[in-house]
Parts: sequence; C-alpha cells; structure tokens
Amino acid sequence: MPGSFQPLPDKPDHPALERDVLERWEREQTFERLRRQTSGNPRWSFIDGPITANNPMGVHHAWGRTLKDVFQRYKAMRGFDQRYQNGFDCQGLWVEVEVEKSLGLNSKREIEEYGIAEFAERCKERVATYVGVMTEQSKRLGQWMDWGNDYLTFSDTNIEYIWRFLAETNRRGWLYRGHRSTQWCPRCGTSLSQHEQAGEENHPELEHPSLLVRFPLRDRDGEALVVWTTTPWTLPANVAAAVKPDAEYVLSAEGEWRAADLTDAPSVKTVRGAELVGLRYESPFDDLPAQAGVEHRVIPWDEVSLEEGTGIVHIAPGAGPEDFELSRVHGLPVLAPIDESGRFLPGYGALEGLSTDAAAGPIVDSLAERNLLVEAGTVVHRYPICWRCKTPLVFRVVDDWFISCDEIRGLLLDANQDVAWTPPQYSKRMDDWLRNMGDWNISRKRYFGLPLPIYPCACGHVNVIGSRAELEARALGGLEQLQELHRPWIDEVTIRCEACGEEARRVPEVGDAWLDAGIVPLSTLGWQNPTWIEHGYGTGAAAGLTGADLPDNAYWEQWFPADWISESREQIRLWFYSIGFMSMTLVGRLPYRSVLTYERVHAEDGSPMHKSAGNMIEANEAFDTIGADLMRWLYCATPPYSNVNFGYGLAGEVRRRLLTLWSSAGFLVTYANIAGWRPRWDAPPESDHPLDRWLVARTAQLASEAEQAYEGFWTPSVTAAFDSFVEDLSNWYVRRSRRRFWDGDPAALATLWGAVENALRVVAPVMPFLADHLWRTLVSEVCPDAPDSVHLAGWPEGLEPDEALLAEQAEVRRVVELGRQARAQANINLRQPLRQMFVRGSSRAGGYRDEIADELNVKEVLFDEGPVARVQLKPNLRVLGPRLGAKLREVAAALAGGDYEELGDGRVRAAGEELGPGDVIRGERLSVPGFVMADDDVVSVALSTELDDELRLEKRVRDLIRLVNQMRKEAGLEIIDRIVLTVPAADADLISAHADWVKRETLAVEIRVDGTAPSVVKV
RNA sequence: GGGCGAUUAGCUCAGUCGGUUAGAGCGCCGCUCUGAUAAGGCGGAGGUCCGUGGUUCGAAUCCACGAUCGCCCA
Repeated sequence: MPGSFQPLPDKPDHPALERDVLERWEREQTFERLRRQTSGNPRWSFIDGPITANNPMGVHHAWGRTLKDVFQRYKAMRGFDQRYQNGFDCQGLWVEVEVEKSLGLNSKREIEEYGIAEFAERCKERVATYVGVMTEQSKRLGQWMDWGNDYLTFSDTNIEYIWRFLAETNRRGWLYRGHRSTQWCPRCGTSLSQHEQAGEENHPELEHPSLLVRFPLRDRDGEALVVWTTTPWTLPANVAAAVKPDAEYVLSAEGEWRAADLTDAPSVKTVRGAELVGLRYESPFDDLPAQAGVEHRVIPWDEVSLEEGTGIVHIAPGAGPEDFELSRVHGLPVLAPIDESGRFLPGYGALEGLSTDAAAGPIVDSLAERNLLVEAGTVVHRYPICWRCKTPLVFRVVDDWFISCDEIRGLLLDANQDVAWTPPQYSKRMDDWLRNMGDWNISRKRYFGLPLPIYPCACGHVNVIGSRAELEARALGGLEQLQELHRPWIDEVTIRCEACGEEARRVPEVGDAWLDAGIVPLSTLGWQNPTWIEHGYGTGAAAGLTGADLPDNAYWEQWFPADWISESREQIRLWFYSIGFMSMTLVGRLPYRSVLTYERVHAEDGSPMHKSAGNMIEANEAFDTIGADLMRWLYCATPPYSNVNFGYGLAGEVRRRLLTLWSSAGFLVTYANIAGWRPRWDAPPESDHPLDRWLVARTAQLASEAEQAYEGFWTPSVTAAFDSFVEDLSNWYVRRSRRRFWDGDPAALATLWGAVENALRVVAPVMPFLADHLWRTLVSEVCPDAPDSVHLAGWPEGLEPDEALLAEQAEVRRVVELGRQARAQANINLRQPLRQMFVRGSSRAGGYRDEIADELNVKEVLFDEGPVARVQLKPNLRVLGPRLGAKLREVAAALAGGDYEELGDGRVRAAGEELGPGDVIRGERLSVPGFVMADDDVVSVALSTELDDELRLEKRVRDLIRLVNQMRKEAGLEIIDRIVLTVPAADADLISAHADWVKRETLAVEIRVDGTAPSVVKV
C-alpha cells in the first residue's frame, strides 16, 4: 500500500539502528539544516570545556558529552541559535607523557637527545590522531557539534591570547618569580601546581621507611635529640631541629630528648621546649662537603606536632615546604640535595648520583653503624604522586613563575554568588576553593606546551610579550625560522629589553595546561579582535586541523558570557577556576552564568571502574554492545550529584523498558496499516472519547514535566517522566483501546499517533537515535509535509494538561485495581464473566462504568449501591492538624472508634469538635453476602462470585477463543488472515449460542462442528 | 581540624511542602492474563528509613549531637 507505515520488527537492534540514523543525518545534512533553521534566533550560549586529545574517549567522558548534547538539542528544539563549537586540549604534560611512553623515552635528557623539534612533531601527530578518534567517537555518541571547526588550544591564536593575559598580570604586578619549595616530579623533571595535584587519586597510601634518629647535642655530653623522619634522603640536607616552645620535653635515662606527650620512658629531667632552643647539635652527615660551615641549632616552631613522631622535627629547607619557610624566618642555609631528576648532587659524597629511594639504604646503614639509629621500621601513609605519570613526588627548591591571586580572590568570590550551580551545593565548593587557593604556579620545565612569553633581562627587568606583533617588533633575531610559537622555534627568538636595550632571552619554561583551557571564553569568541578572520583559528600547530573562524569583538559581545557550561566536579579547581581567573582579569566578569557539574562513572554495582578490577568498559565496546541511546539514558537517569552506575545489566533493564515504547509504536503501525489509516500532519487529532481525551492530557502532562526538568538541567526527571508516560501509554491506553484498534477506529489511531509523536519530541534530546528512527517510521515517511527529523520538529509547545481529566482516569484505575485484587482474592480467572460489581466512595469514576466492566469482565458496575457494612471516618490531617493542634489526637481516636455524631450534609461532631465535609475522609466499606470485597481508605468494591449457566457458558466461549487465537499464532497466521474453524462436538452448545462472537474474535468465516479437537485452516 | 554530600527491602535506588498503611526496578516464591509487548497483572517473603535526643498534633523528611562511607580543603 503506498504511503503505509514501514512495519517495525519485534524489537530494535539499537547499535544497527543508530548506525543507520547516523548515516541518514550525514546524508540529509540534518544538523546543518537545524543550524540554518535556528540561525538568527535568540541565542543560547554554551562554551565547551576542551577534552584532551590524547587517548580514546572513555565512558566517563561520555557522560559529560551526553549532557552537553542533551541540553544543546533541547535548546535547539526551543528555537535557540547556538554555536556548537567543540574544543580539544592539545598541549602540556599529559600529551608529553603519552608521547614519551610511545617513543620509549624515560627522562628529559632522552627527550633532548631525541630533539625537541622532533618531539614537538610527535606530540602534534598524536594530537591529530586523537582529534580524529574522538571526533568519530563523539559522533557515534550522537553529539551534534560543529565538527571540523573545533578550537585547538595549541593554535598560535590561543597562545597569543594567553600572552595577552600574562602581559596583563605583569602590568598589574601579579606575575613574579618565586624561589620556593615545590612539589616536584623527578621523572617529568618539573614542578607541579596545587590545583593539578589536588585530589585523593594523587595521594595514595604508600609504604615508606619510618626512622627515629639521634642528633647528639654538642654542649651536653650524652644527651641527644630524637627526631622522626619518613624521608631518609632529606637527612643529609638537615640544617636545624624544631621544637614546640610551649610543649614539655623530657630527657630519658638513655639521654634522649622527646616531647613528654610522645614517650612513656621515665624521665630524668623535664623542660619546656623554649629551653632547648638555641642548643647546638651534630647533624648525622656533618662531614659531607655540602654541610661545610653549617651550624646546626634547635629552633622554635609552633606547628610542631605532638600527635606523631617525637615532637622534635628535623628541618631540611631544601627538601620540604615548611622547612623552606622556616629557613626564611630563621635565616637558615638551604641545602638542595637533588637535581631535577631526583638524584643526589655533587657534595653528597657516596650518595652522589643516587635517587632518593636508592639513597635510603646507605643512609640507614650509615646511621646504624654510628649508633645514631634509635628505631627503623616502615609506615603506610598518604603520599603525593605525579597526577600524570604516578611517580612519587619530592620537594625541591626551585624558581617558578607565579601569578598572585590576592587581588582577584575577592572578585571571584563575589562573582560566584551570582552563578546558578546545579546541583546547588557545588557553589560552596567553588567558594572553598577560591578562599584557599594559593598563587598560581604557571611554569613547567618541559617542552611541548604554551611558551611563556617572559624575557628576563640581565639588568633585572622582566619583559613580558603580549602578542606576536609585539614579539616581531622587538625581536633581535630568529623570526625567520619561527614556524609556530612552540619550542624549540620560539627559543631562537631574542628581544631587546625595554629597560636597558640589551638582548633578552625567553625563560625556558612552558605554561600550565590550564592556561590553555582557561583562555577559551575569550580566544574562541574573538575578544577584541578587530576583524573577523575566516578559518583564523587554525594557526601554528593547529594549521590544517581545524577550519574554525576567529570571530571579531562584536561576535564576542553577543556570545559572552556563556549561559551554561557543564563539566565534571573536579573542574571546580581546574577549568571553572581558570576560565574565571582569566576572564575576570581581562574583562572583569565570569564567562558563565550557570553550571551543571556531575560526579564519576562507576561500574554497575557501584564500585569504581578500574582496569585492574576487570570492570572497565571502553566507550567503543559500549557503542557496539548496547548503543549510544542506552548509554545516554543511563547517564541521564542518574542525579548528577551521585556517581553513575554504568553497566550492561542496567542497560538491559533500560532496553526492556524502552521495548514497551517500541511495541506501542509497532502496535500502531500494525493496525494503522490494516485499516489503511494515515496521519495528517496539519490536523491535530480531535476525539470526544474519554480515553482519547485522557491520553491527550497525559501527553501534555509529560511535556510539561519534561520541560520543567530540562529547564532546571535535571535529566533524571526527564527520564522518570518519560518512563511513567510509557507505562501509562502501554498498560492503560493501548491495553484499554485494543478493540478500537482492531476495528480500525480512526480516532484511536490518530490519538495514539499524536501521543507518540509528541513523546518522541520530548525524549529526542536524551535518545536522539531511537526517537528519530521512530519519528521517521511514524511521521516523516507518511506525512510528506512533516519535518524529516524529530530534531527539526521543535518542542511540543503549548500543551496544557487537563488536571480534572487526569484525576478522573486515575480514579478509574484505582477502582480497577481494587477489582483485580478482589478477583485474585476469590481466585476467579479473568475469563470468567461475573454478574455484578458495587463501587462505593468514588466520585470521579462513575462516568466510566463500561470501561471498568470491560476491564474486569463484569456484566454490571453499580456506583453507590449495595449494603454498607461500616463507615470509616479519618481526619484530614492537612486541614485538621494546623487547626486542632494537640486536640487532633483525641478527635482521631473518636473517629476511629466510631464515637461521633452525624450532623447531616457530611458534617460530624467528634470529641466536641464540629467537622465539615472537607475535614474528614469518609470511607464506606461494602459488605455484600456472596460477594468478595476489596478497599482502600476511600474506595470500596464488592464483586459477585456466584456463577450461573450463562456465565459458565461465556467462560467456555472465551476459553475457546483464546485457544483458537493461540493456534492461529502458532500456525503463523497474519492478524488479518481469515480461517475456517472446526470445533469439537463437545463445544456444539457454544457455537449454537455464540457463533457470531467466536467468528468475530477469531476471524472465522465458517465454523464446523466435528471431532474431538479444534482445528484452524486458513482460507 | 573545617566544609559538602550520602546512609531507606537481598542488590541498585526513588520518596515533592512534614500528613494518614514508606515505594520502584532487579532478584526470589506462588498465582494469573495475553491477537502489540522475551511483556503485563495480582499476591507473598523481605524494612531498627544509620543511632540518640529535640521541635511538632504528626518526622524517612526539620533541628542538634554522634557513627559510618564518599568527596573537597587544611
């Protein structure tokens, strides 16, 4: 039949269906047409946080990318114009570490031997590879972005914008070189910053030596300080020992000093810590050349812990941050024992060249030999490891570049008050971070990263270059080979110092990767760019990788700040922080108005996903196994403040629930085709049938609930609303309306079609593939003037749920449920018709007698008839609670005990209180002899169980019909095939009384009576 | 040490503004229906709503304290 619906298979093959839909989107340019459709409309601005183009996408990335896609699709359905620009993070330590691994390089020296230029090329190749991989995976997930026009953080354009930012911090006096003790990765050979190192995953429990060491006092024979350390390698750099001045210290019989709180040994002398201050002692490695001239003394320090150790702390300013601070206060020498790869420097005797781990053994042996070791054991404690390569960190005193955050802290805190956070409690997390953040360490002693535009001059002046133009204007040489603003090329360019005119060289450091990501709200939108530059973002290392434009400032003004951004929770201290910091510095405001953050992806039993635990799922495997729609559903169904439990078992549950939607659509297709019915796009269904009107109202309810959920960025309410709708659609509307579909009732067909059509739009942002597949089948293939994709159809605007109608049908279902309970209780098969049912207490279901009778297979349903056994009154707590207060208890007891007086018109008096009809809930319990009863608080039903010959005969007819239909199905007959039915002689009485009924229900054109078993023959 | 969450059935989780008998899905047991649905329906077993105290006519829900777990920071 031309224009009929394509039949749907019994169940969907999600991955296959999704591949078809992807191909169709591609072929029909669906996304491009959506963009044209919304172009010029009111804007909704989303700024994408860059994903690192370094490895294939994991299922944890897919959560965030799903949320980004869901809300962009939703806003598109509401007609908003959007940018859809995706971002890739392309440089910095994470790319370097992976490239090192793949090249088999294991130290900075090996990188330098390999060649920085070659190394940079390998990094760029890796980025290009994973830009491709992640783009394909994102498309597979269903993400609609402006692929191919992504921003890449290693473009010269991005770098230049960061230079402007750094020049501005310098102008404000925030940029400074710090000489301090910082966390250092000996493998990567660089310091690391507070924000990238934060987080428990970077502080695992590790086992380390635990030593108690004697520091003999010079002026007190036989007495020694006892100190505790877990880092033996720091002892050769010891310069002082700290005590808590107001704590008590005791001397043991063995001549060992410790804090009184931390020893049980009997004391021969007790003093306050302050009395030990100034004493000279022998440090364990005084003989080393590095220690020459160092005088070791006891110093006071209020922060000395009396919780663990000995209460005397060994101080090595070159190997610990607090130690270093103390060295400034007390003028202590700073001994830096290790080089950038964590090996002992010359001046440390036999230790020279050893790593900090390798040095532990010789140090302990040496202490033991000289009787300086009191105790040697091990301790398990939390210890920082490199966030990227997992090497345990050490502390080194080095020069790093910092941006002071004192001035900006308050501005960011104030601005955060106006940000709408979802979930709301994360606003405080941001506040906490801002209040606690230290100065931003922006320098990394590495190779492939943002070249810091800092050119210190011998004269003491620090030049900071703010743009490529400025670099070119001030360059003294090297421009001819500057293919891009990366090392090593940038290192060849020297400039003239603006203070003294001499030549100045760039510092060798590259920048923290969060500078790269933090600038994008300005760099991608063309802030202060005088002219629009087509494809102007594909500069430097990004040349050829993106066709993104560099817009002009007018564009920036239109799209800044973002209405909404969304990243995972750890981005509070990373991206949310860095974009806020940089925008606040340059333009005085935050680049976002609202934020959605979410937690982590765990396995389906709630345990963390780990490769080692064997519960890791790769995104590609999930695409192939369950498909993107089910993945997206799992993400969306989880509240963002908890971890999502992700797995194939849970996906199976979702698949089964969605099968109900699929089956409802399939049912519609089947009977619409049989009836030759086709929808009309321009004519909304009109029907007076109560069930049809109910479904229209129920669909409006879905749209309104979903709209509220989307507007609040709360996907769990979308999936919950949709689930509940599908349940009602299938198990109430379709089930109750089956006969109308068999009869080809156009009102029923149009109503069901309209409901599904609207529901598909509602769910399309969450499940773009299934929704569009069904849309094509049900709508666009049969309605030539309908949009050819659900994503072009817009939101179902203006649907107002009819609350009264919804309440009526809810009560009908309540009555039916009670009826089913009663039947089950009497253990009477539903095919057995019953004579009568009484209903009491339902004011709204009275108009649906036929509906209820049919559903429960009862001949007659009577409302408000039948003997009432007992009237039960309950207080309406919401009303009476506030009014009666403590008296409520008494009234409730009186009502429960039947101790009340009827005053007419539904008014009663109980415990001296007069109560109106609204004050009590009246439940009338039926009690009819020979009937079976069921009731809840308000509604009571009674069902007759007595059978007569007519009822028994009808039961046998239904049994026969069911049997025959089962045989039809087993024989593989189509729903519309006609048959000749032969029934056994024993059932002759059924046929003589109900031949037409049997014919109608089994599509029999003829019924013969013969033999002992029924048979079915297709005609 | 400070902060933010969580704790409800065997498992995973809902539970709106404080309201009458605390729910769902999965799993288990029994029954049942079926011409869309490997589905559905009914019933059962399974609950110290983490604990203690408080507010209130009424607390899983609000408050305080405590416990455990997770996270953020110090």
